[in-house]
Amino acid sequence: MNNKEIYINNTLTGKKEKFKPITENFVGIYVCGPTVYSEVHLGNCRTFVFFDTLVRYFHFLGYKVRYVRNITDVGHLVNDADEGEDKIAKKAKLEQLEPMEIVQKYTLNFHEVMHSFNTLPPDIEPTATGHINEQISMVEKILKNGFAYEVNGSVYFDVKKFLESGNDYGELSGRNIEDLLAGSRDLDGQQDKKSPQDFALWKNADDSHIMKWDSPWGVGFPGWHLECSAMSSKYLGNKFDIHGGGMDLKFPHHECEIAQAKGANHEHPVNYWVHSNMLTLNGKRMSKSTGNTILPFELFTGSSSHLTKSFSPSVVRFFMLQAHYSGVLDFSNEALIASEKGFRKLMNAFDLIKHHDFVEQHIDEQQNSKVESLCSSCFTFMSDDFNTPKVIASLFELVSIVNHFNSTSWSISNSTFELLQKTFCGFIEEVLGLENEITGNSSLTNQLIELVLELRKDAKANKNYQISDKIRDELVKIGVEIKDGKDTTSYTIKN
RNA sequence: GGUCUCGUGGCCGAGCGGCUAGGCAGUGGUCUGCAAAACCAUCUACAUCGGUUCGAAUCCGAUCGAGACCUCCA
Repeated sequence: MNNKEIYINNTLTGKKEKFKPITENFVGIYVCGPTVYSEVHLGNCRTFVFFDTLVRYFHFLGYKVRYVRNITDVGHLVNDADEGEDKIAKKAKLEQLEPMEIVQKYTLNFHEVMHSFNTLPPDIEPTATGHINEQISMVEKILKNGFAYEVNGSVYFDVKKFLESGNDYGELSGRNIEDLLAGSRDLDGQQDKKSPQDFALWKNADDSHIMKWDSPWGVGFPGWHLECSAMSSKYLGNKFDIHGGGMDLKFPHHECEIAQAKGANHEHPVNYWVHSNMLTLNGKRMSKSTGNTILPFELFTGSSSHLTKSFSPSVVRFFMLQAHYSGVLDFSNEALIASEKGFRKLMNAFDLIKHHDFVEQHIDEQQNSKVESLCSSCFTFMSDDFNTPKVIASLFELVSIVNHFNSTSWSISNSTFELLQKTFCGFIEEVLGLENEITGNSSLTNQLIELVLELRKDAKANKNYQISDKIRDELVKIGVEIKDGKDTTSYTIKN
């Protein structure tokens, strides 16, 4: 088996399947982005960090990737009974701002946070309001195919009709229509719908609405699920490789996307559905109402009551990747502290390997093949449904070996060292997207530290330990950690 | 109420029929003027009760417990 063949747990089929791109060497990915009505919370970040890692791995293997992640800036209702206020418009009234101001503010915030987590920007980041025409044409297509109906200026998807013509509604979330009917509640303002599980494609807007557009059915705005269907098909085609998002979007959002796409184009829009799991805080779900939540910036500044200190985005990213994306991950101060230490250890070895001047000496065959097989296992694990925790475990095993070499001798061949350097550094930087947290590390800073260490060395040589310890302790206080080797001294700058 | 998922050592977290996951913490050494870092060695596991199997954290059933979705959410 080739360990660069990717296997993906397809949540549509519930099976791990070998990934076969529609077009050889190309991969199209759509991930549901945020609704920009408030600051991104950490759970969102986990999803985007994971899909960033997925995209990075495809790049690493040489695929040409088109990664589309939308910005929802209209159409997302406060409740999903297709009745109620638009999230953006509600927040706009609350803050006395224009809807576009809200969108701008939180889009910028989102980008800033994503940047700090070292995620690569998507290749296309379309907005819902920028694709009203595409959404209207999609509604027209669905109407023409007979899977929607118009009532009082609104258009609804006709789930019953869809089922009657041999389609499945619930294939992704494993629900059947009886369950849905049994579980549905009586909500106000649903009298326009023929059936409770029908969902809005286009909503009529009354005078109180500030965000609205002309359409063949009068003035209104698009339904939430529609934008993803319209934009994914526009940029990736009616059928594309991978669709991702958080678990919680499986139903109803992704289910509706499938129905819409089939209703418009008569085919399932996606080959592989990938869903990342939730993030909990201290064992409980994050929720703004109970205060059980952390915002990214609170993490970076340490200002949350759930934390005893601040954590850098790299540490948080590393922490997230230490768990598999498909499981629930619990976030806690203690777990973060443990991760931070491990992260430092990993990154120290990264620096060591990256800058090591390797000279081939003797070769220990056993060590040599151990390094080779660990390098190979990084690909095997990453290809097996993006198993980042196992990849990290292999990297740590390499860390031990490398540190051992460093304190004894490097008993591997030239070519093995090159493989190690390429694989270890490649996985850390390019695949996992981890970066050393050293900030403001200008060459001037380094030169100054080296000068100070030079003075300390002199003091030590003169057995003036009072001076040498003072230098060391004061440097530690300002975040420079000293590591004395046999004949050299190295240092690490902590933030 | 309906539909699912999960219960792993002091903590986090992989594995999902036989082979040491890994990280953090702990313990004992080595190195060092002392530290730190690093190295070597080492201790704690698979919720409970049954069943299948030569063999089960891993499969099946029951019980208890936790969580998610069905309602805005990544």
